[in-house]
Amino acid sequence: MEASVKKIEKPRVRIAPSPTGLFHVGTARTALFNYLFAKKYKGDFILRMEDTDKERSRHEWEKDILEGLTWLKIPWDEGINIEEPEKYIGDVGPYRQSERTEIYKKYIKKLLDEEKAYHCFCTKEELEAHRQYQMSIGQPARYSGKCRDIPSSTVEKYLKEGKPSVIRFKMPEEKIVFNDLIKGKIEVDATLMGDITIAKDESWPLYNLAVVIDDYEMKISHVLRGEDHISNTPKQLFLQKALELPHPEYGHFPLIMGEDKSKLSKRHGAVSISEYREKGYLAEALTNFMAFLGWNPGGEKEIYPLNVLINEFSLDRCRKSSAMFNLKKLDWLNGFYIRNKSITKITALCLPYLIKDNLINPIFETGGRLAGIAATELEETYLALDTKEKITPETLEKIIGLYQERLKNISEISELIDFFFKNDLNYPKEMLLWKDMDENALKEVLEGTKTAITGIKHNDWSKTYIQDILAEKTTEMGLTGDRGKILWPLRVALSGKKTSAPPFDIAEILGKEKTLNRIEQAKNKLKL
RNA sequence: GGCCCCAUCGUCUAAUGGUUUAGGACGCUGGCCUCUCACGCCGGUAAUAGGGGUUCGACUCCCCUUGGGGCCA
Repeated sequence: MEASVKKIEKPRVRIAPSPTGLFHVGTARTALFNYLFAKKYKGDFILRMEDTDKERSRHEWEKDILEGLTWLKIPWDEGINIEEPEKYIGDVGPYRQSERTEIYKKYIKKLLDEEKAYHCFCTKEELEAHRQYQMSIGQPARYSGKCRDIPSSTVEKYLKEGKPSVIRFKMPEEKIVFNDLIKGKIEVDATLMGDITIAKDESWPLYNLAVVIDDYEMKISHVLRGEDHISNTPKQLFLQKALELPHPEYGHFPLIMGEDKSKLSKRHGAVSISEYREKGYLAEALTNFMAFLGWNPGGEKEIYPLNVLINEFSLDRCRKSSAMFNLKKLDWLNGFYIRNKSITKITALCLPYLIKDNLINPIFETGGRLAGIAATELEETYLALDTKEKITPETLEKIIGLYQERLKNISEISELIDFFFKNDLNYPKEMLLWKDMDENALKEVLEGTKTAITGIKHNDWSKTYIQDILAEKTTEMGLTGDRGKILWPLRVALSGKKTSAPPFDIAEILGKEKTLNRIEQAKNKLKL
């Protein structure tokens, strides 16, 4: 084992997303790892917006990224101020590339002045034809170097004429080796790369150059990014050399794959953080899950909240191979986190979904609530839209409490508990039948149940009491040994569903009157 | 097509040359609990891609093949 482990002190790392789409899970995972790395070693996590592609960049996507990070509880030390997006936190210049052109100019000029870069006037057609030719004879597709030696007077002339051009970098003809923090030694032959384009003009750098300049200006110590950037690294190293800049350490994480083992993308389904958020996944579950995609602490524990992650994280426990996004495991983790949260918090998280699905509404309109799906405060009374009944937060907590351990994600809550807020339950009468029970037997059971429940005093109304009374009734009716004969019809009568929480629990919350009403409703479905 | 990266159960992974009949988790599955669903508990299924080396000994190191992925447009 080579012991080339440098001591890491106060690193400065960054995430540099392009606001050209919703905040992607892969980007989020890279952000997470960078954040964990920074915090583990008491360093800084910087957010830089790579928005130079004016065609594809949108403010709403930038917002989605900022909100996503915030929701995941991955705060940045420097970058855009989410409260006032036109302002920045940090002092190394603007954190949007689109506002950094003044900074880039001098570097491009330096490369041009020192003849390490040159103007290229080749047309797209020429380049494409050349590329096709090279590929056809099994050569790597790279620029021929045709414009390398155009005399400066000619270049001047062309530029004055307005002839379209780009700026190319004179790639050195040599091999380069770098030590990747995750993959180990990586060796690349620059001869095969050709002279890459580094800028559109004197003030508009392209990706690789902009990154090199920004990483330097922002004093980035470690560049930790996805594996899809490995081939950019040697280019950036050469650029740094030409600019006489120090280079940061590099580490490349394996990519996250979809079901078909190709890079996770939209066609695999939900790939953005906001989609998972809307579906009712908890931020804790998502970060725990993402952290375990390509990394693990080595033990047999599976539950790692963010603060523990920070302590445990290390680059040398990152895997080299890519990991498939396993939705089932996310579901399991999410259920686990849901079960372990306080009922008050879960209720608050469920609330926006109940409102959105038109089951309840706050009686005192506060605005805001309808729009957001963020956790809201429980402090008011709610109105069941169908029954026009008032629902207190305490009741809501009781109802949701019955389903907490049944939830895989928060958005499922509405369809699980809708019957608490409705007058009429729509279910076919056959659903009331337990096993081979016929309608006569069913009617008898419902009547028996009704009688038993009618006899319960209001003061005694509790699930254990109801349970006891119904146990007595079961014996009385000679149904011992198959409680289902009484309980199944009762469940369906009360909930209108085949699966639900135990009928005693439902009855307790519904109250005596409604419970009896629903049994009556069930009886009325029978024609007997 | 060229270059680069990667390879343990279906999936996420542990085992960093001997403590291994390859461990855990998710999934799937049998059972318990049970009126249903879920939770919980107990059990089962299932992997070192193939071939060569190195070594007393290889999942672990080297080479080749195969397979997968990424980047170049």
